[in-house]
Amino acid sequence: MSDSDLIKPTTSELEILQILWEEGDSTVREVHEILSAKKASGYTTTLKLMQIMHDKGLLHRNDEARSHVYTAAVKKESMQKQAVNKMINGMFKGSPAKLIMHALGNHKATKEEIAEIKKYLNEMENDVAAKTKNTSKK
Amino acid sequence: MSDSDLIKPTTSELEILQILWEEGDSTVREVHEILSAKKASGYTTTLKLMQIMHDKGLLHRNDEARSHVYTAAVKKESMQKQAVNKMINGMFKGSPAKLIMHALGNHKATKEEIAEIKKYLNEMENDVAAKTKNTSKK
DNA sequence: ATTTGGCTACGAAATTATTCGTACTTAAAA
DNA sequence: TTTTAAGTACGAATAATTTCGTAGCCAAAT
Repeated sequence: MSDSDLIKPTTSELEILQILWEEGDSTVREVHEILSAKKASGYTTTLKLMQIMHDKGLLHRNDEARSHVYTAAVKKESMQKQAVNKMINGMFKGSPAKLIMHALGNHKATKEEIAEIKKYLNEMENDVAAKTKNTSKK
Repeated sequence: MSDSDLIKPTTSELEILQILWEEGDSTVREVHEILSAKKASGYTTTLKLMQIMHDKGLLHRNDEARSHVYTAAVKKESMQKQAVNKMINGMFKGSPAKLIMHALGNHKATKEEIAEIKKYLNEMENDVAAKTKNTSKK
């Protein structure tokens, strides 16, 4: 559980994962289309990257059809978790609150989002309170 | 204001910046001591890295004394901002709320922190409400 | 005065990540 | 049937990052 043994996608790999998470299973062509809208790059570059990712176990693929269909083999949530943890442990030295302030400061949340967060905070507060008063697991 | 023109420290560079932010101005030796507690590496590696960072303008240095004293030339806050933005735009596709949920889910905040966040949320709510009702800038 | 140890500078090797050209295959269009 | 277009595979060039050895300098210890 150290951290170093988790799969670490490179920057380019992450871009591809994001597309797959967003679009669902896709061919290289489809991924490349989206990718090249943002930045110029050759088709075989994307192809090679996805092949490497497949070798690494970052992607699954179905090669029954002529153009193979790729799928993200890692869950978006676990990558998000990894990324958030890294930031909290690194830049924000263990303080989730600081990170949250920054997140809120930069991108204003909508009223609905604020409400949602508050609700979550209340639940947590109860949790913490309960843990403080007694140690029963349930 | 694009993003691509901001200074982007590499992973190793960020580790060094973090040490300098935490410890304040330091010599290469001091930084290396802390760094090598976590991972093995040669002294000249750290030295070279810090020299490169100085060239790039990431660090300032005072070379009056025999062992030079380095200072982070970029503000921790602006790097944090950059990092948080990148995550919100990348992994969390524009939703600060999602990021916050993850942050809270992974690292439990203390009662005090929760209170602090709530306070902040209330302020924001007022802001948003105000903006909705009228458009006055001040 | 000499040696020793800690320091900087810097070239260059090693490693990692990214990019692309070329060969080959095959389905579909002509 | 021949040509063309779209695919894959994969070696290898390039770029970016990280690592380290070696040379030289100087202050302090011997």
